[in-house]
Amino acid sequence: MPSAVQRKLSFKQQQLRFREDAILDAVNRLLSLKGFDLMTMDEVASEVGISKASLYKHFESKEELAAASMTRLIDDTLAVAHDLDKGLSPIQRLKAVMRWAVTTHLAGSMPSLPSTRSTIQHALIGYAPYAERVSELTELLGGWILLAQETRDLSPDLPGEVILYTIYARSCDPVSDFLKNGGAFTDDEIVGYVERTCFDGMTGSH
Amino acid sequence: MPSAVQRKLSFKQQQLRFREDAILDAVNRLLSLKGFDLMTMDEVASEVGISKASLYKHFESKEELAAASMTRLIDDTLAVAHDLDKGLSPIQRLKAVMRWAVTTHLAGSMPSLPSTRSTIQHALIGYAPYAERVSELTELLGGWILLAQETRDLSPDLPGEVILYTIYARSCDPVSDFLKNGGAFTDDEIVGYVERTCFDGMTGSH
DNA sequence: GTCTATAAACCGATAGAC
DNA sequence: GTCTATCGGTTTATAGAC
Repeated sequence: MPSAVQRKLSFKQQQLRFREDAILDAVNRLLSLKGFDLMTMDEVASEVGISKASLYKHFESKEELAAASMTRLIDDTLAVAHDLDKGLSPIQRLKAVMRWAVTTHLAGSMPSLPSTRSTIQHALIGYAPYAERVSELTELLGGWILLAQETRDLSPDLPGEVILYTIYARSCDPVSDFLKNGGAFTDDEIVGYVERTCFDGMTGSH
Repeated sequence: MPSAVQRKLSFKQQQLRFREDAILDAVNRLLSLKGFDLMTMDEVASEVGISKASLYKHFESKEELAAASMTRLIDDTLAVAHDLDKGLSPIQRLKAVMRWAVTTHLAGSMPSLPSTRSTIQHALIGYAPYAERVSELTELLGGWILLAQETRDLSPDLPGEVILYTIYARSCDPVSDFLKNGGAFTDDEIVGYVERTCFDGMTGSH
């Protein structure tokens, strides 16, 4: 009997989780498309097919909603990073994660990096689950960067922060958007160019 | 007598020009600080020390105001580009212009690149003076890129658009903001890191 | 041209019925 | 938990006096 009750509760919770996932999907898409400031709660609600009041039953503010969406996005990134082929070297892992991010960005599901100037940045750093995942990801990538510097796959005389921030920034660069908008290249080509210019620069004749 | 009248008109026009320059200074700073969407006309007016209604006597909409500010910014960039030492090679010119842009960005007077997603982007492309200056700058930098590719200072197998967009994007990158926020580096060091990672990448041991 | 005052629209968040 | 309806605040833009 307790198990039957629990199954019922679990089912309701599953429904709840499913709906909240659908909400976060919409938020993720709208965040990528227009950013935090231009995304309205009315839009989110109508995209999901519920009313705005119902939306506020799930998330108590616009900031928390965006933070939950960003947190899930970093969770996805962590999952991708952990599922990489065990045989890959640190530099190959870094490049693989970046390729996934740029590809996701081109597909419209990777919001631009919230700059220091952004409204949402202050809300994000005060949101514990987000800060926690960010430092987890930073630790993972930071370790790979150190290893890649030891093997000279990355310049040892470049501060780790510079490399890390550059990878973060170029993963949701506007460059890929502009190139896609130009229409002259396929998504794969764009991802390749962004990866190559990020890691190898633009000098030399290769 | 006509000259006296003309002088008086010219003086009034000078006053007008001076005030509009002060307005554009404020817009430029606010645009860098918070971006188009979060910048309000009330803020601009109070920063300049005039009322909002007066502001609308000078610029007929928020979009036109932002477009005028961005146009002046590109004019400044063109001036910097034309005033470079005649002895510099194309690649050195590209790097010099980029260093100026990043330095200006760190000083809070270089707005982030309006992405394809942005609200203001649509207003900008419909504003002829802006589009004109952008294509002028693109032509100038594009010529340098071609020359630098011929001398193998830039990779010849990289499309010009990829190089141009990368330089544009990295000139108002959030990376410099993050590094400045960290407080571990001077502005000059930050500019150096951004320039180096942009042109030479992060691989190799140098 | 400058001001005060206000119109018109939009948005985040909530009340209250079901 | 879902809805409709609305509040309170903010923002762009304008009217009208001086």
